[in-house]
Amino acid sequence: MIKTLIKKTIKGSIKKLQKEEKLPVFDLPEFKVEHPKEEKFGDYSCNISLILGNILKKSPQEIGEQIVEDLKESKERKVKLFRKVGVVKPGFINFYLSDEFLQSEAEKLATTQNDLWEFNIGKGKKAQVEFVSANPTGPLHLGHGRQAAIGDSLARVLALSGYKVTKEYYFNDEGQQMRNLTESVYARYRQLLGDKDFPLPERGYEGEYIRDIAKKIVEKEGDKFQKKIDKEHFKKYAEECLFALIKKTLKNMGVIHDIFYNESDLYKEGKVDALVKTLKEKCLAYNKDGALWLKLSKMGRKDDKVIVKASSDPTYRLPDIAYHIEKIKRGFDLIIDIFGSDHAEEYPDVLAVLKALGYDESKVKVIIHQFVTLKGGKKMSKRKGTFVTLDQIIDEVGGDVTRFLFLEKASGTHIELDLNLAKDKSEKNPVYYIQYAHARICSILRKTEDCSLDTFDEKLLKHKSELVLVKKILEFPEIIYDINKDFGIHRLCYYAYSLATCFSGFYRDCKVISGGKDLTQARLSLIILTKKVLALSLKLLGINAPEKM
RNA sequence: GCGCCCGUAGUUCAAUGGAUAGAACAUAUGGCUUCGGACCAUAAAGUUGGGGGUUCGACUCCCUCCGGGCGCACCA
Repeated sequence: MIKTLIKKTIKGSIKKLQKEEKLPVFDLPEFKVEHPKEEKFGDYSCNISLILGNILKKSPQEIGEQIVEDLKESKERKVKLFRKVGVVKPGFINFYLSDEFLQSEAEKLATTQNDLWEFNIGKGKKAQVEFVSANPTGPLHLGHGRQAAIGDSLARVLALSGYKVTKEYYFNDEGQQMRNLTESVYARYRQLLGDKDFPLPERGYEGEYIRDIAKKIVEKEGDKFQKKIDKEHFKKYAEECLFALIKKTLKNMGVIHDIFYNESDLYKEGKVDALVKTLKEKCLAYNKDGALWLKLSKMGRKDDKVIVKASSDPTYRLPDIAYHIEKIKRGFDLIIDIFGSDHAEEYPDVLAVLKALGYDESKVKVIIHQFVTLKGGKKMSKRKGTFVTLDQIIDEVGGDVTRFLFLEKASGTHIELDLNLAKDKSEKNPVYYIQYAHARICSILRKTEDCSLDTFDEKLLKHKSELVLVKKILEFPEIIYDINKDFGIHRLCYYAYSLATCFSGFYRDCKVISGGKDLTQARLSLIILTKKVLALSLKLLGINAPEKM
């Protein structure tokens, strides 16, 4: 990667300058190489001399010039990576890539028979991404959609980065919520059979989908259960229906999980009991008022919390901890949890316990996304059935737009969705702009099917718009590295859009089919390369790359 | 009341402590005899919620106030 190369070169220069006693000896501080906002400042810029200026109490400008002077001798300079390197105003060192370098990189990428880039960030390690994880008590809502999009795309990026990735869905089909669901379905069932006043349980599920499930039971099995409820049967039926619904919704967004992990397995396999035993042995839990308390205050957290109630039922923290221990034991080196902000308070407890038990909690990365709310809408409640389902929005704007809608925003933003606006504006969604660029390339390619493209003269790619496009293509690996660092998948949306913009500029300025045969060949190679990078970006985002629109 | 998150153009959002805060949509104007006009070009639009502080440099870090979201159960 060019960034890393520049960093290395600068470090080398400084060491050399120190050896020659042109600079005093010091520990090299962190510094940055980034893309300047303005074109005139070059393709990359480095702030090292500003930082050193402060440390050495010397003019940054002067230090910068010293480094640049030395860089002139370096081998990167000699192989003509840069057209120009200079120091500007406050003391930034600016690097301008040479045309020769861009051309040769384009040639390398365009003629490779393999994948465009091979990332070895994950080094074959195991990664797990847990997301959605909704209990089967109703259809998925908008918040789940946000998780589904982020989790799935993150998993795709990690897989490209060289991890072996497992996409996991954790759920619980035991407990109060499910009993409530079962009884709600039964109530609707009885009502459908004529008992108009058969009451919904207190705090029962009021959503219309409950009636649909009951209707199915009536159609299939008639009044078989009118006298007496078969709880197990109703529960199982409701669960199956709802999971079918959930999986279908996820599939409409291009999301498929590898593993559905049921919380009850943790109990069946004795993992929860074992955890309780360990916690007691290590004096991390104690009895009080008939309940078992977790001594979080001794683990750097504020308040102790109950993990086993006086009724001897566990609270959700307990299996959650057991589950995360299992994740580590299953050999995952990178564990990503995607949770809504309602979990923001809880997960540090889980991490604290992992640490106290001697597990490497740094393997667990938690991404908290803020809630999706509706503009002018009522509060969304699953129990009351007053929420916008993910299906509704997918129906309105389609899977591609839905995914982009959730992916283009950093997970920390609060999304206030205006459903009408989203619908009205969906035709103008940026996702179509990216897809259009792809389709347009395909269209050009359809007209030139007989071209052979094993080789081409890369020196012919010298128009500014061609070189800008090449530069943008070379940025792709940087985006992947950045996402691996901070899991900000939205970067990829912005990248794909700007790549499409660079292609539009090229399309405007450079005719592909015209002029000489050699130029056509070179430009065809460039647009095929562009198409591959667009398609790859879209694939990672889980969005279709259509050949025609 | 306490804790976490958020507040950036009319709107939706970007901006690993860096240079004149950027895009899209909406608005205004112009561009098809030409590889796809779902496109392109130009313009207007900002006291980055307010006020302090740290720094060579703050949308970014710290303090405080205002506004919004989410938590604060022997619910999950």
